[in-house]
Amino acid sequence: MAGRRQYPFHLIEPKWQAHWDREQAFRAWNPGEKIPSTHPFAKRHPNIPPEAVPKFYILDMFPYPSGAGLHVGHPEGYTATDILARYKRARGLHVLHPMGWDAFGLPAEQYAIKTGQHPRKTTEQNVTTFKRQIKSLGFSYDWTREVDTTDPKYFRWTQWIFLKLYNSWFNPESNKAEPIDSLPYPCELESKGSDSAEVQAKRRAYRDSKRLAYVSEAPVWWCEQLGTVLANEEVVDGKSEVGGFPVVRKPMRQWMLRITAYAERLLQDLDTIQWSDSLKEMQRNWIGRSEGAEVDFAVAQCGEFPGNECGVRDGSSSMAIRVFTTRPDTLFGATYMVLAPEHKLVDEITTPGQRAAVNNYKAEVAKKSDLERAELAKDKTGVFTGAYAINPVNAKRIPIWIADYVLASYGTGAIMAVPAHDTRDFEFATKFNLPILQVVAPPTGQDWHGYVGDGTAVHSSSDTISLDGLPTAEAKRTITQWLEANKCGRKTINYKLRDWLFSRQRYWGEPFPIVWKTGRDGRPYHETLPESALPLLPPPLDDYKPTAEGQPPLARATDWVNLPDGSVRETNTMPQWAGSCWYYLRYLDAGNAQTFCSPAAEKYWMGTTTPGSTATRPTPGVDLYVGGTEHAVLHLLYARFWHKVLFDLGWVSTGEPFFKLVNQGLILGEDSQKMSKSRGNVINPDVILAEYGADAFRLYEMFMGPLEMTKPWSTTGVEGVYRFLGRVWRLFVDEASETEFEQNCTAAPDQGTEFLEKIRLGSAIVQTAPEPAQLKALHACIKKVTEDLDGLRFNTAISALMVFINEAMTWQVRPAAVLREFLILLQPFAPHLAEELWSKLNATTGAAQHPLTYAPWPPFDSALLVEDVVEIPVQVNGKLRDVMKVQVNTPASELESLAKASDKVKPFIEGRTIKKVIVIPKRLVNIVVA
RNA sequence: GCCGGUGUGGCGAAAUGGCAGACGCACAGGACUUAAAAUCCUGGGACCAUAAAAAGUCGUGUGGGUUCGAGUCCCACCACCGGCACCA
Repeated sequence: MAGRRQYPFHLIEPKWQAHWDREQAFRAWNPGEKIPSTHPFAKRHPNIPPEAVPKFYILDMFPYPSGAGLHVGHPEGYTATDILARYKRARGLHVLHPMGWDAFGLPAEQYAIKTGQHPRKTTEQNVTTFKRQIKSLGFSYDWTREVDTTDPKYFRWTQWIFLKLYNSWFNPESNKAEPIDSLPYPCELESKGSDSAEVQAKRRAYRDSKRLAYVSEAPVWWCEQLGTVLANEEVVDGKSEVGGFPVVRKPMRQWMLRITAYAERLLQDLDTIQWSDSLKEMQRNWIGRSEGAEVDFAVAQCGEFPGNECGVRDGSSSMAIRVFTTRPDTLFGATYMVLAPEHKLVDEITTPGQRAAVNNYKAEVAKKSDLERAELAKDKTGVFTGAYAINPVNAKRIPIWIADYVLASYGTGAIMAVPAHDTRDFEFATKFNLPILQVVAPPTGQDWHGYVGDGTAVHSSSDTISLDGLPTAEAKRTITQWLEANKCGRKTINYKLRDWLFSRQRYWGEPFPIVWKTGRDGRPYHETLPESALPLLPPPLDDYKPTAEGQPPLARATDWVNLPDGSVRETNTMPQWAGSCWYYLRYLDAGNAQTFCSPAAEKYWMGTTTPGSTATRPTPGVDLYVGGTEHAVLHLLYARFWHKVLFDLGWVSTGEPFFKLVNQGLILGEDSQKMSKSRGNVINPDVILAEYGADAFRLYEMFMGPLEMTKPWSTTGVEGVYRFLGRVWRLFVDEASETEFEQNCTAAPDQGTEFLEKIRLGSAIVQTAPEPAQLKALHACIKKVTEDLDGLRFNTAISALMVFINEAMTWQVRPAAVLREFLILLQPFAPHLAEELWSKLNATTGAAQHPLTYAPWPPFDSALLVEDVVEIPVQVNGKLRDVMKVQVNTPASELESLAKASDKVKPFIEGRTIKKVIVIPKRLVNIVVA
């Protein structure tokens, strides 16, 4: 517990927060906007249009405003970006630093189901709390650009972007999205005069099958407790990411987004952006690209039907089974084949004798949840179908099995098993006594059983092809060419990435701008609402639960659902990720009612060039994005996907949204455990703020350690930086005022201004030329803070500020010019205290040219930092024996003789042969003796 | 199992291949005070030694290597954290 207040932060902080609000100090200006001459930006950049000033777009991951309020993890990233935003402003850049609310989401809806309170109400309350908390930290956001994903003025454009996706297809030839109208029909559907209803329906179906937003009937993850389906990315270990409820596979009609079309670009473009290796790796793994070949195996139904061999080769018959393999070079080693139990050919190929066993097995597998299936993975199970396949390379018959270690959802749902060179196949073959045939020789002569690495092909010859002797890479190429030439296979690239399941059975989300109609063939089809009908608002409801029939809650609003012309509205809503996919674009032009973002604003803030401007643009897109790792494969992948679609369609000017991205590390509790209510180790930011103030809180979160590291909270650590701020205060303020302060430190905030005015600067602060040592201390600090901020090393920057203050406290005379520059350095970190002292310094020693928030960052003079006298360590055989104080430019020869003459060195070299002497001027001397 | 990250005092940490431990916390001693709080000053890796010191030895997860010199570079391993995981 802190004792007496170190300084009246409780008066200073509200005062300056109100001041910044009043003057809209951190407002950023769009191209063409007229800046009032009174605005601090205009004072720093007089008579220059805003778009001529180089921009810096620094973005936080906007929070979901939960009922629990801000936790200490939020301000960690926000403080880092705020420090940089303030620093970049001081460096003369035009900074865009916005904040908003990712406010659609399940908690508000669940609360609504429980209490009947409309989620809008809950959301508004939570936003109010979050905004108050965030504002109390003194962040320099441009609040005129605040966005809220649940605001119809916002989600109107989320729906609009959905229409763009709906009305586009991915052209593999141009490798980009194009308007659906540009999609050519296959010849049989080409217009030939009067088109029948049937042809029209076929055309519609054809287009619908190519859209980036499409309807699918596939099995999806259904969560009973949440009453909704979930995307792959939202399912972790067979449970919902939110709440940890069980999920099951269930075939349902759902909206999907064709993110798989962008798999290659999402992967490739990672090379163009500056993200951490681990994050890029997570995205790479999620996309899961693997290169290999598809091979068609003909099915030979023998045994129980002898002679009935159907030697299908080209895959055109249903009786060929296509497998995917990354190791086509091991084709000769395929001794059996495995289908996923769900594979659609299983029933067709199963022989009567095996049917009972196969059906049993399938039923067993269906009972298992995916979690169980993964947990039991160690123990391989499966049954023989009775059928055989023909290996196309050597016409050998191999048995076809089904086993749940083969997944229906990956590749073709079928594999050729090469037990000699695949761990899983090896286990399976061992268990079921299937033949194991070596086809790769390990390079080092190790055991080939289960050897999965590269080597040399062996035992891989037939009448038409031989791979023997070829190294793995070459064998892959050769066999793939052979497969292609013989029309029984081809080179393929496979991805783990699945299309994005985009609909939810929820109330609190964006409704789809889609209606369903019935075609003349009696089948339902979908159409979009016109853009003019946006925003499409959700209907008011009293009951937010799904209907008894399992329909989404929106289906309860029958007036809303049923339209006069007989069509019905789509009742699913979009997932929470929709709003966060593009919020960084809305910030650019948040109030625009005509378009989601004006091209001029987009080009200025995101583009690489601006016509007619000399502004330099070091980076395209968002210059720096800071947030947690938890969104590695969710938000960050989805947003990149949407951005690429908008890029292809010409709405944005960069292929990637976030040029540089930094993940802040997790803050643990004081017990080094994850903060959680159950552990009782949660730190409430409001409590820390009341006790130590915002500046101390900000400073501590940055001083804890490197931004990206996981680190434990320490309240005594907060006291440390708080004491530092107290020393800064006392460096400036005179002792008489200190006494007065002690007597008044309980003053209420509304008396704050009056009280603060009574406090005077100390008499040691004078307008005088600084001593060389004082200048040196200042410039060392400027250098360190500047370099550390450029490298995002906030902790060491703060320690440099502490070093300066520790020294400055000893000065009897404190030159105003030195202190003024120090305040500019302090401002990004502790803006409130810096402002208060800056205003006092200006009142006493003459007004500064710029308000502190836009005061130019001081340059440092390296010449001032050169030492005249340096300490040179002297080592003997690398061990430190003495330290000599010498003139900095003492020549090497003299350093050597000085070192040898040292009393402390002599005992270690006397009587020994000096083999070598390493002398590095200004650095060290190392004497090597025998 | 695979991928990524991290291992340095009692704790958070710092160190372009060149004096390991800056800065801060906690701790101890002192000054101020009737006293406390606050503040200021001093000390501090371990071992050995001593009345006290100096000197010395060891020391950045472990074991090797490169180098005049390694926390830093290379090889092999161990532990912890995060992610992925029957992905053919």
